[in-house]
Amino acid sequence: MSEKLVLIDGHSILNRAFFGVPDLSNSEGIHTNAVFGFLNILFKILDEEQPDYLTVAFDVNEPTFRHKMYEQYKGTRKPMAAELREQVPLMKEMLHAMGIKMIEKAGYEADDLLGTVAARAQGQGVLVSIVSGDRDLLQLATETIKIRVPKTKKTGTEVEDYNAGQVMEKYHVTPTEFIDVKALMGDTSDNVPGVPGIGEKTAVKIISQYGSIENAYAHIDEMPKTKVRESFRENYEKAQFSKKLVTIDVHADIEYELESARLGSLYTPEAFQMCRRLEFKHMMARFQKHMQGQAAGGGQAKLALDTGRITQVTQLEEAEQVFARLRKAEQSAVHAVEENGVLYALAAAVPETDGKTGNTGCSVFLIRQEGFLTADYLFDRLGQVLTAGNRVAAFDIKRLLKFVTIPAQRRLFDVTVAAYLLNPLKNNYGYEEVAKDYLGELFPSQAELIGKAHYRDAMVQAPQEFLKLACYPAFTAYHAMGPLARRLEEAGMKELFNTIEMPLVYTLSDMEKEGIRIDADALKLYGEQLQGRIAQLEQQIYEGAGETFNINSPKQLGVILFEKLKMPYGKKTKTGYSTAADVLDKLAPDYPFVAQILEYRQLAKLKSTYADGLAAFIGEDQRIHTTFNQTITATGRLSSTEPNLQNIPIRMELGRLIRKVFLPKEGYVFLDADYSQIELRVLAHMSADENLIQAYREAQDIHRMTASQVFHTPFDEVTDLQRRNAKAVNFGIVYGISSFGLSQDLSITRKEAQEYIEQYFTTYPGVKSFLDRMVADAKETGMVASMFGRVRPVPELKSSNFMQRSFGERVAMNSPIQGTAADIIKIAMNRVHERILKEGLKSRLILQVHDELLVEAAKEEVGQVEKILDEEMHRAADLSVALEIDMHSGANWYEAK
DNA sequence: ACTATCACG
DNA sequence: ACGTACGTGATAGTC
Repeated sequence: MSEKLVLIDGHSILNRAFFGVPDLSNSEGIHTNAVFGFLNILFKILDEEQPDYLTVAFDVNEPTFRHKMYEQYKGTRKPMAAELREQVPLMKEMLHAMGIKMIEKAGYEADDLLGTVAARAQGQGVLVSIVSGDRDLLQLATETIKIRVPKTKKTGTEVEDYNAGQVMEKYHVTPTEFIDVKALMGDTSDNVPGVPGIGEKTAVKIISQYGSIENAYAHIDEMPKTKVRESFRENYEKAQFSKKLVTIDVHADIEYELESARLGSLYTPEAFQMCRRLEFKHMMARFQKHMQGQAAGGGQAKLALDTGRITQVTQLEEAEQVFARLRKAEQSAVHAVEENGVLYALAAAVPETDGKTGNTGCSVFLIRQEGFLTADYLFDRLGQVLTAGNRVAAFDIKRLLKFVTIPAQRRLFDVTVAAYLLNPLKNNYGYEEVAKDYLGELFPSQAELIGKAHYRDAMVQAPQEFLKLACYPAFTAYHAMGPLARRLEEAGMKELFNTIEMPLVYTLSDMEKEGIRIDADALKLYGEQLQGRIAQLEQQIYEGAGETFNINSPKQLGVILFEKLKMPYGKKTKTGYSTAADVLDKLAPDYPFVAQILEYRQLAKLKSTYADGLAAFIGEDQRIHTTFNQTITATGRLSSTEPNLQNIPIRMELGRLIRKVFLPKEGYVFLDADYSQIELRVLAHMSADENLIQAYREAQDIHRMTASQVFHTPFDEVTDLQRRNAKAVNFGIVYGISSFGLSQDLSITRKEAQEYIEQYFTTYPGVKSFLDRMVADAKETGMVASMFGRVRPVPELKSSNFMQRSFGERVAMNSPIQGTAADIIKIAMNRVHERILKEGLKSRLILQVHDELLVEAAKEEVGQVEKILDEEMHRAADLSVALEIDMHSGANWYEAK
């Protein structure tokens, strides 16, 4: 069988990858998506082709001969996006590291090099595949030279293949004739002028008949008398010129030894390091697989968890010894393999006691839940470990605490929370991420170990993988604790971690365990009432439309509204007409049909998300136990899931009624306290704007005061409209103002919005300089920070894309404010929770909704709890503007707001 | 798995 | 000129 050579058009594939792969960057903010996409395509091609030789060709930066010709003719090429340009050297470095042959030569384009090498290889009887996104290369296709064009589709990369035959099939011309087709039709993206008026169809027709531009011109009088013919006649020179541009030089003057392109192992230690630098996790795992068994393991870290050092415990006595060691150890780490409340195994890492001194290693134990080692037993012992008062590290400690009844001693170290504080932008803080970021270790992820299998099955079917899965987290937590603590200290977040976030783990754990009582019958009734009205509306809507359709489908609804009923459409989305509420709102006054749709939407939302959605979460205890996530948001806020209790309706009365099914238990009431405009007050404090601070000191109604100052109107004469506008501006400031956003919100022109903003900044110049400073700092340091030191990186500021950069600026303005408000309420939560416990009360903090705390308060304790809420929420931060809270009590959540 | 929509702060 | 408010999560439909 003949040997095979794969040739790759470097810039073309890199370019494809850049546009085909969503924006990726590593933690240093270097963009990596094009390199990533290129490697994916490369690996796919290599898997398919199994070639003997591989070469990648690049254009040289300096203009080539062909482009010089053109640039004299007209203009220059568009410059490459900065995000792509910075990836070119990375790509070359990576290919070099992988030992892949690269060619480039001044004066030649990659096409010419590819063509030349392909022709020579063909001459030596080698099969050639040329991979390029550029169809110009089709002219090179023969029976033994195949052109491969990768397409990035949603489903992955697909490759179109062209030998000479396929070119004939698709374009009805030979590859050589394809040059002439291309020259006639031109190519704007490639700066080939072509002949005006001739597109693909006409070009193919002419060339398939006459074979070449020259021959067609010779027979031009035979052609039908059309505008096209005259255009061809007039532009014949341009066509010939285009042909020169399009023709690939297969006799380039380059030195190329096929043997130098022979494919070795790509999985070199250097390439592996490159992957690590670029944070290509998946590819690193791939490398690891291939590098195993290779000499000495190069950079194999001293830390790596060697499965030989894991001791599996099956006997009760052994387990007791392990737990004893854990209780004694000054530092240790644990991990529970748990799913849906079922415990499968416990892993523990304790300092190594045997052998040499100065050893910082650990022994790892795996205790499966089996026999005498029951879940109850294991959780009991785990509880003892967590409450012994030693430094115990673990991932997601709140999850462990779910099973522990003993009050935890507060020296635990939550690795997940620490890693989140150090970089809140990640969407995963699993052991593989932490090990990579803080230990420089590459551990296979859960998916790589057991795929989508459940623990129960994996435990028996893949015991080795299961073992690793259980032990990596304990091992990683043990070793990462030190580096994480150091980094937190360096970043100035030690106190944030120790006095706010770690205590919050316990506070949230208690809140989740407490849950909130739901009147299931009332909820059911509410759902049924909604359903009644929904059915009515459904009928009316079908009548109005003259047919039945799925009202929940924006696509179908769009067709009914804007095609069948011919209503004027406002916005379009990527996929079709927008049917969003703000669009429909504008139509509703004129079309009762649209009003019905809006009402239907509202009711359907309430029914599915709230009536039915919440009902599914009511537990045996008649209570809903949400999960508060502490490591999700970019700003430091919490989030709530399964179910989300932070978005229970309140703005509309009908939705608000659902709060009547949230009840305190017998003998208790709800106490609800919320901060009044906490973000705006934080802004006043952080900006130290004298006027804004003064405004807060003088007035109850800050929006009216703002209106008075901004619009130069006496406080008492401020109109409702002025107040509403001022309020919108206040919001806008907090969000990182833009005139467009404000104009949308207020339905005014951008110019008017701009004037409001300028007026605002004139009134509060300190706010302006504060916001400017936040953006400037962020540009300099790459991040912003809250008052309590919580950081948020803002990589978007480095983008060359205007929209992205503007987003980064708004983020830089908003995050310190939102983050500080989040810090403050977290402090308040901890203190309220602690004081309730310390004062021996039965009342409990049960919910947080960003600026609001909900307490289930024993009736006889109401006065005391009110005092606690009032004092602790006020004291949480000492701002130059007083923090104010509104507090209400009630027999349900509706009444308590 | 992604998009559109809409609930909250 | 570019096309937007900041931060979330759940549901239903569609690919």
